Amino acid sequence: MTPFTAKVIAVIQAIPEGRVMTYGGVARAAGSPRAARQVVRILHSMSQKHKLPWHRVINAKGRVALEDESGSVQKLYLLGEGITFEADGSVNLELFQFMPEPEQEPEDYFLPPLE
DNA sequence: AAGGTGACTGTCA
DNA sequence: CTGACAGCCACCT
Repeated sequence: MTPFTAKVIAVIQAIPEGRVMTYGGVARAAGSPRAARQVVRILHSMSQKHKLPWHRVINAKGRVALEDESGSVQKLYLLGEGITFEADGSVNLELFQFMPEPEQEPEDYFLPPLE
């Protein structure tokens, strides 16, 4: 496991319940702004073993991945955490995106007030 | 070592 | 608004 991978995993595990992050957002928080696709790869291969809240990671358009398949379990998870979806099936990133400052370490992330 | 790949993203029409 | 395109980066073969 590379440092980058470890960082990404730490970031994802730090996403609080009821909030989401974009792939690019995770990449930025991990210190590699353009590595969104690598984040994808990590989720794809590590989500099982590391108990990652992968369902809290969505794309920049606010849509969940694989939403066409099997009714998208991901949406159900998110709904269960209080996240709401727009009429077009996307989540309001302005409202639910969790975007820590780049300087912060995952342990220092805090839960922004949700209003 | 070179080339392929992906649960992505920003830009432009 | 939607869709096509071309970068993108770290990892895998």
